[in-house]
Amino acid sequence: MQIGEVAKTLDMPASTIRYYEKVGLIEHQQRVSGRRLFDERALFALRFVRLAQAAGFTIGEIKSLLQSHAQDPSAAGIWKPFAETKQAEVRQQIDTLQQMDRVLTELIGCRCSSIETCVQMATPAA
Amino acid sequence: MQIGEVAKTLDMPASTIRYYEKVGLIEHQQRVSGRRLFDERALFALRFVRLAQAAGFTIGEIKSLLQSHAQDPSAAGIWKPFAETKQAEVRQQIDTLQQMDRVLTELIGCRCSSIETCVQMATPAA
DNA sequence: CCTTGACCTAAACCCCACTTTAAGTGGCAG
DNA sequence: CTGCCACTTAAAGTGGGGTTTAGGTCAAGG
Repeated sequence: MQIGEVAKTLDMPASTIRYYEKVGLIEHQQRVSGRRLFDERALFALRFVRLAQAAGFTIGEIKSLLQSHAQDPSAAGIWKPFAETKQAEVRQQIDTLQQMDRVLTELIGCRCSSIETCVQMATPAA
Repeated sequence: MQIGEVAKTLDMPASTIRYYEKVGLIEHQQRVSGRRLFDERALFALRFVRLAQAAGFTIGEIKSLLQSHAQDPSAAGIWKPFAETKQAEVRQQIDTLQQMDRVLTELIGCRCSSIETCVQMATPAA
């Protein structure tokens, strides 16, 4: 399979796949007359990256995840320490956004006669 | 008040205040022997920017907000159309993060014997 | 007179995850 | 032989919100 077909199969731009190879998220693929050829293993790797991204991991974190996996391929719980940390971060972000949501609700319902008053009422700090 | 005191009062780096002036979030302040002098009005403007940021507005959006306000300073409901749009965005982001949270919960509880199985089970799409 | 400290400017740099661009190559169809 | 298409590369660009740096100015204090 060359890159165009992989891109279509996974619905992912070819440029992104090349980028992942360049930054080491997937292995350096074999070339045949200068073009990358991908096998099932490579498709798995790309799906893995997608899953990890859907879970909120950054490129750097995914690389760490892959290194752990390389060191101990048997571990089913490989995810756990990473995922628990990430989950705490994600929940923190949710809290922040919910705070924004409350501020927005206040602003939507604002009956202040001037925007100055309103800023004084709704000012979050300092 | 010069910039250092404003920075201390609002707990905001002086570089940020200069940046806000440069990009037009606050007015060009008067200079006295080359230095900016800030009055209450300017402090209000900075607090306004902070409130809008806490609500999730970008710099560009805050500029639009300020333009609307300049055109119709009496409008108390100036926030409304902006805030409603932004609230929809914020809620969309919350959904995305909650989806991540679910994926992470799945990964934390993962008992797959290989990471390959797990990717196949948890793959979000394609 | 000279230093010190707070300030000034323009411009470059940061992070992140890509995307875009420019210039080139390989193989196949007509 | 000529197009053309799908691919290749390195490098620059994007967006967001600043931060940092280099080099300069000004007023007051010792």
